[in-house]
Amino acid sequence: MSDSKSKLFNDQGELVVPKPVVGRLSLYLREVQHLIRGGRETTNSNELGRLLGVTDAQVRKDLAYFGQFGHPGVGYRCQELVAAIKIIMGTNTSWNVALIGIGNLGRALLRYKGFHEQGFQIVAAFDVDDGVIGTKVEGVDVYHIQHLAKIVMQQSIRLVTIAVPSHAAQTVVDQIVEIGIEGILNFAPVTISVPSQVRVIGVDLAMELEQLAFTVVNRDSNS
Amino acid sequence: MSDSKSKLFNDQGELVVPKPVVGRLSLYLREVQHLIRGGRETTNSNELGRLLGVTDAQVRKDLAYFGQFGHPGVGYRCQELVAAIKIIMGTNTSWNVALIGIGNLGRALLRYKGFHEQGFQIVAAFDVDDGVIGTKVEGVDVYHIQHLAKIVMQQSIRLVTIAVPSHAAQTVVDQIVEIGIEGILNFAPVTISVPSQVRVIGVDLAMELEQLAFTVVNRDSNS
DNA sequence: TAGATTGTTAATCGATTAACAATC
DNA sequence: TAGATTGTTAATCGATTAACAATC
Repeated sequence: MSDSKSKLFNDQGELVVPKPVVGRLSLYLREVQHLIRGGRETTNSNELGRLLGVTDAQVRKDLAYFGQFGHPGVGYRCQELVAAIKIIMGTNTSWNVALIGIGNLGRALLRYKGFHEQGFQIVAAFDVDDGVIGTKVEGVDVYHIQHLAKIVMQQSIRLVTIAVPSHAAQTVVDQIVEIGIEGILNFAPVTISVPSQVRVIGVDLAMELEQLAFTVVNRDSNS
Repeated sequence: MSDSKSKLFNDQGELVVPKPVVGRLSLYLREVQHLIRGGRETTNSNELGRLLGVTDAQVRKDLAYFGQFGHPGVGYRCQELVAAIKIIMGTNTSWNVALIGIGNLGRALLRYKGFHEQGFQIVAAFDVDDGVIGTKVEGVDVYHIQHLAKIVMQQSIRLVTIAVPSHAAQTVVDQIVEIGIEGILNFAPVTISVPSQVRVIGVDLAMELEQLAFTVVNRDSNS
C-alpha cells in the first residue's frame, strides 16, 4: 500500500524532499530551457552540475526524488526534463496571479515579461489610490482592494504578489488570507504572519544587496 | 596566536560560518530595526525566534559566531545589536552601487527607497540606448556603458546591479569583471559565470513565483 | 537574592557526496 | 560490444537543537 505511493511522501502525507532541492529544481528548469533555446537535445548531470556549480551526484539525486527522468548512457532529454520539472513545480498549467500595490515596483512587475513566460498571468491589480483605480496598467485593470474577494473568485486566483508600503503589508495580508489565497509573494521588507496553511515567500531587494556586501567584505571560499 | 584571531576564520583564513547563517543575519537586522521603530529597547532570542520562525537556540548560536552581543538575564539591546550586525554585514558604512540596464525593472530599482535606507547608494546608471543616455532618472545620471570603468573608479563603486535583457547579461558581466567589480546583483534570469574572486547573487522574480507554486501544490509541513 | 537569559558543548538530525551495479 | 551515464546505497559532512553552567 505505501509502496504504491510516490516516494515523495511519507506516511503522514508530508513531502520528504530536502528543502534546498526545490530551489535547485527551478535552476535546473531554467538552465535546461536555456540549453533548448540553444538547440540542444540532451544534457546530463555532469553538464548541469558544472553550469550551476553543484556536483553531478547532487543533480541526479535531486531529480531522482521525483521519479526516473534520465536515460542511462544518454543523459536527460531536454524537452522531457523540462516537462517533468514543470509538472513537479505545478507550472505545467498556467496560474492567475493578483498584484496588490501599484507603486514603482508594482508597475515594474506588471511590465515584466518573465512571469508570463513561466506560466504566471497577472490578471488583476489592486490599490487604494483613487488616482489609479479604474485605469489599466499594461492592459491590466486596477481595482480598489475592496473588490479583491470578488475578482479572486471570478478569476480563480490562488497566488498574490504584494508590493505595498511596509506599514500596509500586514493589513493587506490579513485581507488576502481571509479570502482564501494560498500563496503570497511579498516584496515589502517586513516579516508578515499568516496561518500555517498559507505559503509565503519574501523578496527583500535591499537584503539581497546586504548579502552581497557581506560576501564581498568577508571574501571567503564558501558561498 | 590562532586564539587571538576571531573565531570567524579557520587556519586558511576562510570563514567558518554555516552558509544559512548569513541570510538569517539579515532577517535579524531587519526585525530588530522594526522593533526599534516601535520603541523597543531590548529583545531576546526567544522573541526573535518566534517572530522569524526559528528556534531561540538558533538565534543565539547564529549571533555567537560573530561575538558576544547579548547580556545574560537581559537579552540583546536593540541599538547595540543593530550596530553589531551592520558591522558584520559591512553596511555600517555606505556603499556606492552602479545600475546597468534602464528598462522597467532598472527604473523601479532607481526609484526604490529601500536601498538607501540600508546604506546603498545607486550613484550612476548605464545603458546602451541613446534615448536614455545623457538623461537623469531619479536624479541619477545615465551613461553609455563604455564609460563604466571611468565612473566606477571616480565613485569608488564596488557593487553593480544588473537589470539587462537575458541575452546581454553575460557580455555585460564580462565587462564588469574586467573592471574589477567585486559583487554583482543579477536580475537577469540566466546563470552568469564569473571568476572565483567575484561574488554573484541572482534574483529571478519568475523563479520566486515558481517556488511559491511548488509549495502551494505540494502543501507540506516543510518550508 | 531569585529569575531571566546568554554563550557554548554535545547529541541529534538532515543534506551531500562517493562509489558502483544496472542500464542503454 | 564498449563506453557512457543513470539511480541508489552507504559513508561523510554540515547544520540544528537541547541542555545547562555562567552571568547579569
